[in-house]
Amino acid sequence: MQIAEHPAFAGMEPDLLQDVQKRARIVELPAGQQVFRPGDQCQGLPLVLEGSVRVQMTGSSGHEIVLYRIGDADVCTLSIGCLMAGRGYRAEAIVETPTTVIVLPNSVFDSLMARSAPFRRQIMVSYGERLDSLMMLVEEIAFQRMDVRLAEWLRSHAKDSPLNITHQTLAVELGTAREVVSRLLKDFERDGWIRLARGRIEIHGDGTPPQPPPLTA
Amino acid sequence: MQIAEHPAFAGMEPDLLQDVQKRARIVELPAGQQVFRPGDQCQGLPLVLEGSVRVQMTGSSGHEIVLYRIGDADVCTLSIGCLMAGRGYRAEAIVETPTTVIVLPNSVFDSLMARSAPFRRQIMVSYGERLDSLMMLVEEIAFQRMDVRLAEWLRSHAKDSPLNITHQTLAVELGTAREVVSRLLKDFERDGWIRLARGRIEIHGDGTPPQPPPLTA
DNA sequence: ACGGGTGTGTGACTTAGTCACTGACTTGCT
DNA sequence: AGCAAGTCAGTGACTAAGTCACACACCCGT
Repeated sequence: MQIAEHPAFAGMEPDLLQDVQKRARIVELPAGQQVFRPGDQCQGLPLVLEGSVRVQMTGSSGHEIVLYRIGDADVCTLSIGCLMAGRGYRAEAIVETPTTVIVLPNSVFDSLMARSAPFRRQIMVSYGERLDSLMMLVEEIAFQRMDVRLAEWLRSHAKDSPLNITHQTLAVELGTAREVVSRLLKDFERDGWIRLARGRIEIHGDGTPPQPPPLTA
Repeated sequence: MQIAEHPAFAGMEPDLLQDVQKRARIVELPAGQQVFRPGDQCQGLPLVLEGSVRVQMTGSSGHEIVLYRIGDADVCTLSIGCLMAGRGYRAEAIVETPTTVIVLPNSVFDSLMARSAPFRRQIMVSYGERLDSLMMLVEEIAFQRMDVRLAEWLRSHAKDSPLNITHQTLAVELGTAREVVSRLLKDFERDGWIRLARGRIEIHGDGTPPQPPPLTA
């Protein structure tokens, strides 16, 4: 994806876009790299062109949970707050697939916010979506049963079926304990819609499966 | 609080401020009033001058949880997302104490974002703080024990000691079930640092209480 | 005084999280 | 090949939290 194709710049005035292309820094991030850690200061606003970055946080207890992902065409809204308030990040970000980002220096970001209505709008929309997704996450964690959440996670990843993932990783994904994941997966396997091996999960989820989720409502 | 004293307008250019004063609508909200409900469309950006509004959401299961509060000098960041993306709210807002808000029409908001750097900055800071608080909430719900959370809530409200609050309300506050709250409160009372009556809780929390919270770490 | 509405207390049971430990698979080294 | 260390998964026993069902106390109006 080219800079100009990032939705944050959609409909942007050509002279501003030129300015961006001159002053933005492009950064390539290899998979596995930690982009920022709790306490880090923010250097600029990253916009993802391609790739995927996982944002997670570690509780005081040492437990971790995945909060959300920043994917193709996304904006790292978290950075805006840090940039503006001048405080450090509270979460950490880890590159999952090789990622290309544009980093807008603070000054460029501010000038775009001042001069481009479409840019402004896009930034606010991204922010709203992030807020929304966190609210949904709160609701899910607070009220949804673990078996249902796990089953949904698996189903939403059924397309890359022989999943290479450990129970521990899955536990962080859902914010629970490894043992809980192991037990539920075992149940699912007994129900016959998944198959387990060390570090691998095969999903044979025939559409909406009638077996796994115990009456939700 | 006067319009000009709201921190969102701190350092704002006088002519812009005049514009705001001309075009902003001031609304008085009585306690108990529902400001918006899930699905409602957003009319403009509300800035709270004085008062307190509770934002909560109802899960698919019918359970409720308080997400955060908008208090004196706050901005309803949730509305920005709705305003920009044109979708409805996902949460609901209820006035807790009589509240005065300024409502900025979309056009005024946008013009301020374009023309005032301090305003822009304040809005982004508010947004960042809101994201932050939701992330903390996620962590708390996912990993903190209920007794600790309840004890902390009580301690943080110890100043208005004979609290008039029901267990049910407290349960929504923490996103749990009423029975859980009742049982924990009973334990606390047995430990001797609170005293219960119908719809009322007296707190005698002598500083950091040595009795109630069972080893956290 | 009575009766309905609203809060609260409790037991029994299910689900989730914690702790401690076993064993299996993987990799690399000798 | 054989072994050792590291990683991953399974499990039992126990505690914490959430659910369900129901009893009962308190409050207020008639």
